Amino acid sequence: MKIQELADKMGLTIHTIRYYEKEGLLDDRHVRRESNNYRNYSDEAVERLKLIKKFQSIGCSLAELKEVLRDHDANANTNQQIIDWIRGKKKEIEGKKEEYDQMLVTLNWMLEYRTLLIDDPQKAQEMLKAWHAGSSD
Amino acid sequence: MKIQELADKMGLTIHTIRYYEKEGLLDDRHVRRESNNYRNYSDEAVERLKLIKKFQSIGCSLAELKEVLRDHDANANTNQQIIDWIRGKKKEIEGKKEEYDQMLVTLNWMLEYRTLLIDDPQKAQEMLKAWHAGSSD
DNA sequence: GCTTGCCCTAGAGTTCACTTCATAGTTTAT
DNA sequence: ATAAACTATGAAGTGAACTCTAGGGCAAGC
Repeated sequence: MKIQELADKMGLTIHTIRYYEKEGLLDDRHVRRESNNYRNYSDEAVERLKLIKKFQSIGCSLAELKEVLRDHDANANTNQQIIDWIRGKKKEIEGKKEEYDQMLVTLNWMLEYRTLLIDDPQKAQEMLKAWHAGSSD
Repeated sequence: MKIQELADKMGLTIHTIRYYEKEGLLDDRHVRRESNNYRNYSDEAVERLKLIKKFQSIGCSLAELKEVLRDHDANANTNQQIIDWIRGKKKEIEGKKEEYDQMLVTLNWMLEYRTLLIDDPQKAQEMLKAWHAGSSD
């Protein structure tokens, strides 16, 4: 399979695929060269890219992916280690979600304030005061 | 107030403050030059930086902030427009949160699978089969 | 045999929000 | 008077994950 074909199949650009190769995410199980120096991809390449996408979809950076794939290739981890890794990832994602929750708290406050400013400017004023009193900022 | 003093007060570096100025987030209500060309910051600068931080904390990029501040300075928006903007921001953040939720769905699946693999490899196998059957991938 | 459309490489460019660097002028303390 | 500590500038560097460019080599159709 040539690079454009693989790119179309995977919904990636040829640049991205070559980039992944340069980053060491693909090896000669996935890509070899024809006599004309064109890259030729095996079916394993498709699986590899699916795997890469899957791990990206759970918030892995390429650097992390590199490690993950290395260990995956070497069958280096016990099931328990994998479980621990997943738990760590979950914590990470949950932390990021909490940041967004905090943003939403602020946005909701703003929204309430602005809505009140239309309906009941008096109360809005109080809200602002309460915030000045209660906020640590 | 000189730059280091302001930086300390706001928990920023002097580089960041100069960077904000270069980006047009501060104007001469906030900073002027002394005869020796040193920057001299007004109290308004403190308020300005607080505002910048607040908007950053709800997920605004500096580019967006630039617009927001421009409109803020010009008093260009009605309360209703501001409400709409906040609603838009909320949607944006909620969208990102959903992405993380999707990651967590995947991670939880992985975790369940790996846990089952220890306790009941038979069932784990079935789980995998069910996934292959039901997944669109 | 010429055009069109693939393929190759190395390297530069992109975005964001800083951060660091090199170089130099100013102020303060000893 | 001199060193330390501040200030200034413009430019380059950072990291992540691509994305694009320039300049060239192959391949398939007419």
